[in-house]
Amino acid sequence: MAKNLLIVESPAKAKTIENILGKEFEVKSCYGHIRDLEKVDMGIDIENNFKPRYIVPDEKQKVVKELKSLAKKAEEVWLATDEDREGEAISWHLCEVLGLDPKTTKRIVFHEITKPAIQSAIKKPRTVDMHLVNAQQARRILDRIVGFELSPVLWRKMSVKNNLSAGRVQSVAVRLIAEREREINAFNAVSTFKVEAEFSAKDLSDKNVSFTAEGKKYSSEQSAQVFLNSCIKADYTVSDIQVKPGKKSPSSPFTTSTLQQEASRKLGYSVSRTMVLAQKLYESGKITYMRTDSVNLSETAMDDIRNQINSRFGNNYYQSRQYKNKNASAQEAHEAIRPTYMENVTVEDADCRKLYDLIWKRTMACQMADAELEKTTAKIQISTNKEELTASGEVLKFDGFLKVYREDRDEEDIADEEAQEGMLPPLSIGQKLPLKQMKAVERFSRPLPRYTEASLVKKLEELGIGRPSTYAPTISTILKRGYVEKRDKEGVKREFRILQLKNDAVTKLADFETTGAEKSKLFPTDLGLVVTDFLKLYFDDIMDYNFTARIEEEFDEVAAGKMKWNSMLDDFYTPFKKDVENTIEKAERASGERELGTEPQTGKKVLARMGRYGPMVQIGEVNDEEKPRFAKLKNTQSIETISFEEAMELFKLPRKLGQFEDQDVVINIGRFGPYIAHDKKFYSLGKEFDPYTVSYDEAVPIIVEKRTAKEERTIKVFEKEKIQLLRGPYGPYIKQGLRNYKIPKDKQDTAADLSIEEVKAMIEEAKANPPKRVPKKKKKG
DNA sequence: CAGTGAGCGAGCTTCCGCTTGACTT
Repeated sequence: MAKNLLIVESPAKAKTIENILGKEFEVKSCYGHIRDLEKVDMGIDIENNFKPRYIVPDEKQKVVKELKSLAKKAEEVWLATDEDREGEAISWHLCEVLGLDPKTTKRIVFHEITKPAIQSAIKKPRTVDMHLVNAQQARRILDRIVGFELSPVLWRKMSVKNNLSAGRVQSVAVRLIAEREREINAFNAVSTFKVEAEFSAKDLSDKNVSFTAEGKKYSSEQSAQVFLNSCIKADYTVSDIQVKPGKKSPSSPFTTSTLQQEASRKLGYSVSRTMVLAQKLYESGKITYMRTDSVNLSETAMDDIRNQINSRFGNNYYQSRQYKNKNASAQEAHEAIRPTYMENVTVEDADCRKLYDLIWKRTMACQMADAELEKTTAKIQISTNKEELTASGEVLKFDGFLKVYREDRDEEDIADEEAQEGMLPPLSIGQKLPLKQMKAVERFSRPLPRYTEASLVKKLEELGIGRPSTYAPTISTILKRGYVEKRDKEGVKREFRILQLKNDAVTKLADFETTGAEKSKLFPTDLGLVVTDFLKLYFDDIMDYNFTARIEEEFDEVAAGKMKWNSMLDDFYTPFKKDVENTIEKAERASGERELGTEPQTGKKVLARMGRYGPMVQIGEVNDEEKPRFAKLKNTQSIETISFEEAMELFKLPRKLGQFEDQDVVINIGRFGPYIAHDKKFYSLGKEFDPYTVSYDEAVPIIVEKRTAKEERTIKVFEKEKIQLLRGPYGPYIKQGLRNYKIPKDKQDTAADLSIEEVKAMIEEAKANPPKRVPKKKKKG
């Protein structure tokens, strides 16, 4: 039995540290927080100065029990949870639960899992910092109050009745997506005509090569035309050449957020996929901790990286760099994400390999030399007017870090006028250049792109909202609640004009481009838009992008001992509670209703709004004598953008196509997509058919085909008992009502011979031994 | 599997931030 018990948060860390500390120490993990606020009455006694009521959740009972018994036996307990607000609180909760005195129990911290770091930490233990703990309690309690007071307001005031929620982080995340969508919808593209001239010149091996020079942008076709006309029969002369050195520097090593962004851009991984793979790499000891906001590297790591660079590429490729975090909200309890050993070049698991490669390369690059460039800019004079053309080229003189890694950029950071700089042939001042052609090409301004999961994380991090451990779960939450959808959008074709000067004549051409196409982007749903508008109207403070930053400053004050945590909460709660009460009393039920027009035949109002089951359009109002007609919006349609014509189109369903075998053939769209209804049976309509145009002659064969397919699946039917024997993909099975039961393996071949008694016995048998199911999460507290 | 659309009220849901685990198809 070891004399000392040392507790950390992560079990993978526990193992490593135990190896470092040796026999004197038993190192255990508490798996994160061990207590939480109970759920009854928010778990907070607001009247009594916000006194929290903590419980140990069911899933933590086992760990806590084990730690308790180990703590009792140990001579000394060391609390080595992470050095940040949450980590400090975990240490305090451990004291409370294990019966340790927070005033005397040894609390140690380290930012890296290396021998020197841990050994020196052991030499200077401190005690739990109660100010920091109180800052965490304030954070926890505020989040609980916001979430548990706002969500019920939505349950009362939204026309949709599923499990809605609101919170300090998720509601602002949805707001970002909602506002971006509206910006895009309101965007008016402006076009300009950009002049590009193609010249030819001899390269070093005396071969003719062509290169492009750029001219001005003209705001109208007419002004571009005037310019091109003025260039007819002109001579072009190189008037100036500037050569300037340039450099590029590597990016800082990965944090959770930058890893998610690069894995998204380079590998197309979703934020959660990146985290699952990173977790695997971490657990198998391949990389350091993956939930971090720090760009710091340990000294051991720096040495390791330097040795690798020197031995692989030579020391001219090495440049020592210390990175500083730009983010004010960073808590830096860990290192940056890096390989544990740089000599480990790859990992076996194919899924993890790509991500590991990325981490390895980024880590190498961050300690490598700048890439050195030479930028050449040549000015070209036009003999017939005063304008000038500019040709620029870039030559890589020394690759430096680019040898291993090049960072991708977000769509929104790429300015559309930015040219891809290539090589220029050697040019000299006074050189005459033959023009191959000159064009003025119409280019449209573009709105900001919609968020990807990763670019949303980037934005949230910039705003200081959310933490490395919550980026992925936050995205899952807003998707699960139906506030946001991840999908593609087809672009639309757009014509653009080209004026071309060639062989001393200007001609007008046109071409097409696709615009507005999006892949795997986040779109707000109508529900997301309605909820966001509602919350903004009544809870402007919470929805403010700077709300988190503001309260973080107050948490810092609490942590510094300059402010009492409960009076801070009181300052927040008093006005907030008033807003909640006012909203419950005054706010109308929110439905995002929009009037689209009136039906010509009847003069009835046509409305788009949220209904109980989602966005819909309706003709007429509930108070009218006649009941209104309703129709569901299509997936890609929105209350905000649907036109009157599109709405009327939706009322063309259900369509009666005619009769087949004396029964109506009806087309409609249901919960699971378009279907054909015939003789009380339903046949889904494949994607290749449009329910609005599919014809009788197309529909009937589908009915016949699906019916025979079903018959072929049917082995036997017991009409009276409503039991069927069916052939499924895994062999024959019994179907009674909605439930399926298995047929024992030895009877499967002769299923057709089974009697009703035998089948009933099988059902009883199957009911007695039900297949094990996922245990539902117990709700407690 | 293919319905619905108003309002009432039972009884339910809900937050953010730490950590992994192991139901089954």
